[in-house]
Amino acid sequence: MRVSELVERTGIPLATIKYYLREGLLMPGTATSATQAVYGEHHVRRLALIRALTEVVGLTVQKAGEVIRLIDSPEPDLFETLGKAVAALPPYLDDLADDYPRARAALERIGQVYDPEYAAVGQFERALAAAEAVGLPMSEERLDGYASHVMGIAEIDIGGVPAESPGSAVEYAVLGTAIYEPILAAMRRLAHQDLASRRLAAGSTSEQ
Amino acid sequence: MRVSELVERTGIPLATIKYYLREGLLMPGTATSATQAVYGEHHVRRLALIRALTEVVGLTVQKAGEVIRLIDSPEPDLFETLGKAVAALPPYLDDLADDYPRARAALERIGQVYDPEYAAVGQFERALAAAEAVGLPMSEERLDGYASHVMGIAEIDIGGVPAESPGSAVEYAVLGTAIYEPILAAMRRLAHQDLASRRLAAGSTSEQ
DNA sequence: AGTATTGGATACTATGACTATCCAACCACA
DNA sequence: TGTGGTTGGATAGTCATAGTATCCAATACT
Repeated sequence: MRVSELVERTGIPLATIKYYLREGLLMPGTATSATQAVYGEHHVRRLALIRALTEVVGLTVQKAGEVIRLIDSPEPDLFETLGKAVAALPPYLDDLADDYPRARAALERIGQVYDPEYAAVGQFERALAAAEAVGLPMSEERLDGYASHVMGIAEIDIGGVPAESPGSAVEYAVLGTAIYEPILAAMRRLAHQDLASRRLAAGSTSEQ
Repeated sequence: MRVSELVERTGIPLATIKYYLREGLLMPGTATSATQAVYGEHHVRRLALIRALTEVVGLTVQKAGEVIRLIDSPEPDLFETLGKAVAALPPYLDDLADDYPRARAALERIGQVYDPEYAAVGQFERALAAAEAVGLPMSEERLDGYASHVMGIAEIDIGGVPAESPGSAVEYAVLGTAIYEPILAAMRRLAHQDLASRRLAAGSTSEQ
């Protein structure tokens, strides 16, 4: 298909598609002449991915590009690739320290490896510090409770990774980490709503 | 204390503090004269909250203002206030529909109320649609697994809400929903890392 | 042949989040 | 009682991000 069709199919304006091409997020189509190129389903999916990462996950176009480059390059080291992908996820750290006291204490408590090199540790520290500064420090009970449920979720995630596949495992892991995050956030918000309404109903019933 | 001290204590530049004052995120200090006002710990905490909501949770200054106004106003309807607060959280919906097929199907399956009025439903739909478009549709197994763990997390959250307090319950619920979100995201990322490293270790051991 | 469609380059715009300047009124100390 | 440093309030300027819009020359379709 030609660009015009790509515009139709995705609803993304031509000027924006050109912008993504310039920024290296969208691969160029196969040129058939100096002023013509053909695009495929691949491009449609890629544009969906770009919009998902920017609009839903909340990445900048820049960071979305980093993630896309990771899943495009066939680097097979899942562990390291996942680390790089996480570094492209918000919240972004400006200056990285070599010690994250809150994160270390929490991770030691729940029995996970503490590696200050891993971006998520810095993000964890930042999130914990923010909660503390706001007057809602992370209690040990909450930490323990969260940890067991989060581990359960992570096991579902990891269980779904295609073990016998080279680059597709990387793609699945990287995208899965990012893409399911807003789903989990929405589900938690909905669960709050659900519990609040039940509690409200129970309360008003008992008060009558 | 005076502004200069507020600047010292928080590390936030004066110009920025003035900006937050203009935007209504920070309450003015008590004026002692036409060109002097005093600030308290209240203001220090508020500035920390603003930074937490914008930098860690990822809200725009505008949306952070909405959240802050909610916890400032002593509106006691927890249920409705929570709904408004969630609407201030990303991902932001531009056009809200009256039907969200994916969200409805998912919520019916896991036995929760489906109310298209509630912002989180729209956010859920958007996140589900994005996952689908990217080629990682939400399977029913994943949905069920996520749902039980998320409900467990939400119970921890709701359990901590001070039941016998008017406005503080609202503040706790609204901030708790927003502030613990990045913590949960970071914990999931860390759990992935943890599981990936264990699986990697197990794999390399068995292969030798 | 003539009109519409591209690729590629460049320039422009809109929004958000600050940042800087000014000024007039202080206030605190010498 | 000056006099320099500190405010509050208003206004203007900056910088980055994410597009939009224009142009042009080279095709492509009819």
